[in-house]
Amino acid sequence: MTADTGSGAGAEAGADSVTEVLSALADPTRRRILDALAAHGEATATVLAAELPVSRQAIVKHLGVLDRAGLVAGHREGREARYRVVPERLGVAARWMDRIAAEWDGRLAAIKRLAEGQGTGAD
Amino acid sequence: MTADTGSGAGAEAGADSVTEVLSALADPTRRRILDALAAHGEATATVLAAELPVSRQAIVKHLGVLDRAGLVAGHREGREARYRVVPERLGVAARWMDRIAAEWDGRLAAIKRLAEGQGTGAD
DNA sequence: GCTACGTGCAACCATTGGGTAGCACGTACG
DNA sequence: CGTACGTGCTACCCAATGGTTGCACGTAGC
Repeated sequence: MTADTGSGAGAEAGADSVTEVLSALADPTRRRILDALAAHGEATATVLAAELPVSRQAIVKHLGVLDRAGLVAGHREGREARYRVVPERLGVAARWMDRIAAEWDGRLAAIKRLAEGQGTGAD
Repeated sequence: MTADTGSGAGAEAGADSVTEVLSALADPTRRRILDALAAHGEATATVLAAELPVSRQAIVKHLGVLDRAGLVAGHREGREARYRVVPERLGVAARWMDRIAAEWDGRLAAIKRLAEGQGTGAD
């Protein structure tokens, strides 16, 4: 979150990137931050704090979480730290969820088949 | 979570269904429960507690959260309460995430266009 | 009818997490 | 060179949450 080391989730996936992304996204305030960030293209914590009902420090903390999840990236520009949104991670998470949903569907279908056509074997 | 009134999220979406689904999914234990549930097709809290490293009551609590999020549904069968996974919600959440990702992409592209082709107007 | 298994509920504990306030440091600007 | 703005860090508070144990109730089976 130092805004110059960049994203903690940029390369590795140490502590379950899925958990990081999902829990980062689970917080409404964090989603509002992401939304405001997407609207501005780039913004500082101070600017974001001005249009959200939380303090600057809270924004900084949230940006830290979002950065670790790889959903935002920050860089220093003079004396201010600008952050921007990173859409890729969200897409990855969306695809992951879709895959799991499909997997569940498959398993449920298989089980249903077994339960219904016990002796049939091939429906 | 009474398993006979059914899913709390079955009809309404009182407290932000997005938040409910995401925070429900954010917990690793909860994801393992969902996984085990999908593997069994149907299972009781006791069965799940047997193959996960948490107590039965913990499972029950998690099932409550998952039920409120609409990710599982339960029904009584004799003296046991069986739960099953509900894949639809996950798909909905996945599509929501994909939509947001696309939205971000659009906004970022527009902003980039403005920044690069200030005087050009058409790249 | 008694026993045993499974569930539901309530109390309780420890940890995490969102939020705030205060302070120290660096950087731009007069 | 001094001032002002913006950032970063630490300490602290309160609520929510994951987890546990214990107990009471209903239901199935002998």
